[in-house]
Amino acid sequence: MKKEISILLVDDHTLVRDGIASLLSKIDGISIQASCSTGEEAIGLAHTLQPDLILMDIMMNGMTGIEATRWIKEQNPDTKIILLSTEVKREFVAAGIKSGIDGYIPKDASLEILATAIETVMRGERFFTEAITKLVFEDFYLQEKTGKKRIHKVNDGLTKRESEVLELVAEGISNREIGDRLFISVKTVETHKMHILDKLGLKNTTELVKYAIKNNIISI
Amino acid sequence: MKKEISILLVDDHTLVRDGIASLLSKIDGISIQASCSTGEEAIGLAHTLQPDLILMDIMMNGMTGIEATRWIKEQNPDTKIILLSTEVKREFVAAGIKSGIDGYIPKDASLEILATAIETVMRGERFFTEAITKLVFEDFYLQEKTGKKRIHKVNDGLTKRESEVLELVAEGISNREIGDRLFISVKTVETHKMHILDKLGLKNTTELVKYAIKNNIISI
DNA sequence: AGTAAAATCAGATTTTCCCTGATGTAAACA
DNA sequence: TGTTTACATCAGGGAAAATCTGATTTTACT
Repeated sequence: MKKEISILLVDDHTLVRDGIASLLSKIDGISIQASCSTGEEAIGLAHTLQPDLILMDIMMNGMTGIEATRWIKEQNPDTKIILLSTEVKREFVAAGIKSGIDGYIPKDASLEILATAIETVMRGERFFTEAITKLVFEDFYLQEKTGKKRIHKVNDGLTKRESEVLELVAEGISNREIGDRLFISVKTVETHKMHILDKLGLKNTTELVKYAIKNNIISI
Repeated sequence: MKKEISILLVDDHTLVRDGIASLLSKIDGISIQASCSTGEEAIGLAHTLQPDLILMDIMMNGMTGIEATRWIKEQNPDTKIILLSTEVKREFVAAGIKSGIDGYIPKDASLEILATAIETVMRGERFFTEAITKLVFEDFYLQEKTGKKRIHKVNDGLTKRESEVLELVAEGISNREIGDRLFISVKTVETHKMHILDKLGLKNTTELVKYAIKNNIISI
């Protein structure tokens, strides 16, 4: 018989908190060590009780679950933290991942899912529900989609040479250095630059840099 | 007894292809309908045989698994496709997700994982191994990390005046104009600018613009 | 062969870069 | 209270870059 998993439950809605506690009691190998209703309390209890895992609501009065996570993870990196949320919002998930959570599940998840989540997280892995994974992957997808535009670059009416110069200028390389790299004189570089500004309707190098970033010609 | 899952196996290495087929034959409820060695063949077979699922290598001579996926998914959106790869590369995963794959697993995965993947995908869900999920989440995390800085702007050690100048410079306004706006001389503007470059460790205005964008001092 | 676009370079003026140095002023400190 | 420190202000001056105008050569296309 292996050691039970001690859990700290954090939610500012008593009914919800007790309800979840009741559900969890049905699962073998788990014991609710304590529960509280604020992030501040959670930080204190996490420190004194050293629970294996913390189940925490994300939206609470005062300190949010995310802020609390950051504090707790800083002091007790080994304590697993799963955030509970009424809704799957991009910002929450993102902030959660950033603050170091081990799992994130919506409150409408089944007990089975919760059990799986606890099990997974205690194994040292992360657990996210389908919906969240989908959200992150979709975001990844979109990021790629927009990011990939740097491959088949938009036709901005620039010639090949001008594009080369544009890129180097935007990188922050001096005209002389660009000339050296392209084996042309500074004057030629300057002329290309002028043409670029003309064609793109920009008025100086600063705007050119911004254009280059906006159009993914360079990365920041 | 439910219907068997028909699988098309695509890999240009015969040994690998036959090996995987042999492995899969051990799993109940699965039948290798056909196998081929190129993406082009795969497209044809997908069309004529209408397999439930396609297991395809990502790196093949000629058409890649990713390109083939795009074609197949266009004609047969219901056909599930799992890509097999020798390595987990960001570009591959990204391109794969973009082209509509249902799963992506490395070739060093166990038979259990492959079985789980097939099962998951046939349920209509996507399957990615831990390593891939981690990669995507980390990417997501990083994206957030750099993006979130816009909320609580970093203290860059600049004085109030320097911050004002930084903003105007990054907007693309000339030193003289900045001087006029702030009722100070061009020389003073230049001095502020120098101090900014020093403090931020930048070497010219171009880098300053990039810094300003990165730190959301200006928008593009 | 002829034309248009592209790539090259130069002259000249303004602007910026970058260094040194300097002054007034207000806050912090001993 | 005197001193230090940080901030904001300004200037000189040489080097580099920006900006504008113009011009020549090269390439591409019909």
